[in-house]
Amino acid sequence: MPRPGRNTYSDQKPPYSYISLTAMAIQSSPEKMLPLSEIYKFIMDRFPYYRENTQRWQNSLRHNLSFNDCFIKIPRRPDQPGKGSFWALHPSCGDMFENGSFLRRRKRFKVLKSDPLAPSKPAEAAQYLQQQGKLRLSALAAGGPHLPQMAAYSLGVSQPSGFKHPFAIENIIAREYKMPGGLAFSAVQPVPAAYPLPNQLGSSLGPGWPHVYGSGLLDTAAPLSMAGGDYSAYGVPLKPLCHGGQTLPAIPVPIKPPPAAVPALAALPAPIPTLLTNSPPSLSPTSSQTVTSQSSPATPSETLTSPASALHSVAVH
DNA sequence: GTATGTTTATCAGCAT
DNA sequence: ATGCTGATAAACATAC
Repeated sequence: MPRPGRNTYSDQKPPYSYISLTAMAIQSSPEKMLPLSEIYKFIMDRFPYYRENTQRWQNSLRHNLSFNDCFIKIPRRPDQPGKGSFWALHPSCGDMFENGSFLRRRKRFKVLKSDPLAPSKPAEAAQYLQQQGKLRLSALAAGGPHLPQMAAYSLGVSQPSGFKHPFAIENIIAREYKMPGGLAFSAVQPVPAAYPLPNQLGSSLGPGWPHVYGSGLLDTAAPLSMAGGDYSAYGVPLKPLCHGGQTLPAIPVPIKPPPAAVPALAALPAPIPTLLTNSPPSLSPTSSQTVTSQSSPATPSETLTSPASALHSVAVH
């Protein structure tokens, strides 16, 4: 009978695929994109297992980033020096884990080459991400302890069923989780298992989540209530997001850049007031994000027409 | 030189 | 049995 002590499991491999882990990291960032080094850092900070054999798993992770269409590369701007690009999630990669297991997707996300929009708009993708980042940072600056959640998901609140990005950490953790051994447990039902759910972690990050360490980002003052949609052990907002979301407002247009398309991005000015509007009108950041009014308001007229939901992507099997 | 990114190959496990 | 997905290894190219 394994004892759920921190040391007992701290080096145990988390029940998440590299795709899941990478998506968590990306989703946890205010701008929904991270450089490779930050993805590494995120994973190592939270999963002690990955503090060892770094060469091995980091190679795998890089492989996943390149190989899977659900990850898109966002070139750095000239004023963002550093190595490598930023990585983000494809807008339409929503339902890859709808089967409830984050070890194995039911379908592989694939972008159709025929997609007329996706590959040709790196600049828009970057603009969108930058704007999203600004919006979230504005929200963070304006709000209290719950703002991370608002910042991260305010785009979705206007969506009838609620924005559900299946890669949001809170979504990954909050939803019904299928244990690697086949044992399934529900997010609303605490189970004394090796991989407990956030609501049983409390603010202690104690014995309940052995393969995850708190990062200090977690606002422990916030109640860890699944129903309320608060915070997870990852230090990111917890909100019960359901799987299978098709419209993913916080995600940029995919860039599997045709070599010629990349340089255009480099010419982007740093602050960009333009927004990409994701398809449903209600998803417009200006309409759903109340905190956006105070800074750099984006006018609808400036909205680019590259709805993420219009992207022709498909989950192939 | 190192980090990053791409591609290919192989294998194991799971789903059908 | 077959196909798919994920993990891992490795070679190679490119950027910093």
